[in-house]
Amino acid sequence: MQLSMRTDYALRALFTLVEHRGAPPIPILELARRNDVPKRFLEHIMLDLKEKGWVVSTAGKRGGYQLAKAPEKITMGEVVRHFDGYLAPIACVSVTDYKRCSQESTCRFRRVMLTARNLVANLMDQTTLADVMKAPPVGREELKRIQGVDGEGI
Amino acid sequence: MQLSMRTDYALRALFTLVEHRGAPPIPILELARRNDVPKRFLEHIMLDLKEKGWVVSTAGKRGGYQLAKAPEKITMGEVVRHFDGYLAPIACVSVTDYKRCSQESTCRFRRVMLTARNLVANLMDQTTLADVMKAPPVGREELKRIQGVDGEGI
DNA sequence: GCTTTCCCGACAGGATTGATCGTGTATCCT
DNA sequence: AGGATACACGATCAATCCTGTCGGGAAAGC
Repeated sequence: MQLSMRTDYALRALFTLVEHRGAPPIPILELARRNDVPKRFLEHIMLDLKEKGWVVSTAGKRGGYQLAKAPEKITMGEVVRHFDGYLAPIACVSVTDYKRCSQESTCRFRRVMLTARNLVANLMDQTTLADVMKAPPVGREELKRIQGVDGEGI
Repeated sequence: MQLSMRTDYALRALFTLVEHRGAPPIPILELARRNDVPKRFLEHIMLDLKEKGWVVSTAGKRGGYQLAKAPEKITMGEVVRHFDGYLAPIACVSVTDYKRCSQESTCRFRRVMLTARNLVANLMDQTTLADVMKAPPVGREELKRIQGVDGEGI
């Protein structure tokens, strides 16, 4: 059910670029340090983001990366799909990258998987990067609920 | 966002055992053939299911596997979690296997991920294997909607 | 005792994650 | 102008995990 590291890192970088929209380019080293992602690995990811047209780069001194598209025009669904292939838990219920499965006619749990897909796809496709920026961060109380009773502080 | 092959295969096997509840044991070869799963790989998975107490095995002729627990007492969430670790898209919003992330204080998209987690966790934790068996299979119409207009007929 | 089946450890290939090194290019400084 | 610097780009290599295979052993039944 997990997101790949690639997607996680891509999102981290994207959001710091969203935050600095209009400002001078941010170099990869800065993006890597600030978001705690391996620099060399991030290079590949940024290149990918660039090819996708979400980001522009300028070389040389004072160079770096900038957001190329309005945050309102990029959805979470697009980003995750680009890196992870699809939002569905399993390919046979994916809309954007459907792949036939030999068991479809008899498979019992396909229905649940489809339901799950629809839930997250509806969420992710309706949420733009701008929406995410506006939303409040996860608070202390929620965090404790996540960690359970035995969470060890912060 | 995807389920691992392990989980997929485990679910396939589990549901054919659910279907044959009360009947004599089903050998691994049969489970493998019927569900289109590599036999040798399935062996490891069945062993895992056995250790978890969801399944019992009998050796020798006429041996095989049987469901050990009522389908009403096993939830989809439990199974997926056992094989994939957690239902959340990312560990920092997992309830059952939370792992701290260095970016939590500044991370922007954590909120969406938490929302996604809650959606699928609520679904999966409330759905038992018995529930899944009762639900109708995914129909032709829905399938077409999944595949899109250019789906090549079943 | 022979067959059938589960059990268990080892291992091979591929994908993912990540590190290393070199090259090209734009800017800055003298 | 020309070198130094700072940065993006590209290919390649290493570690790890996931998927899947293999050979042999142990247990149960006939």
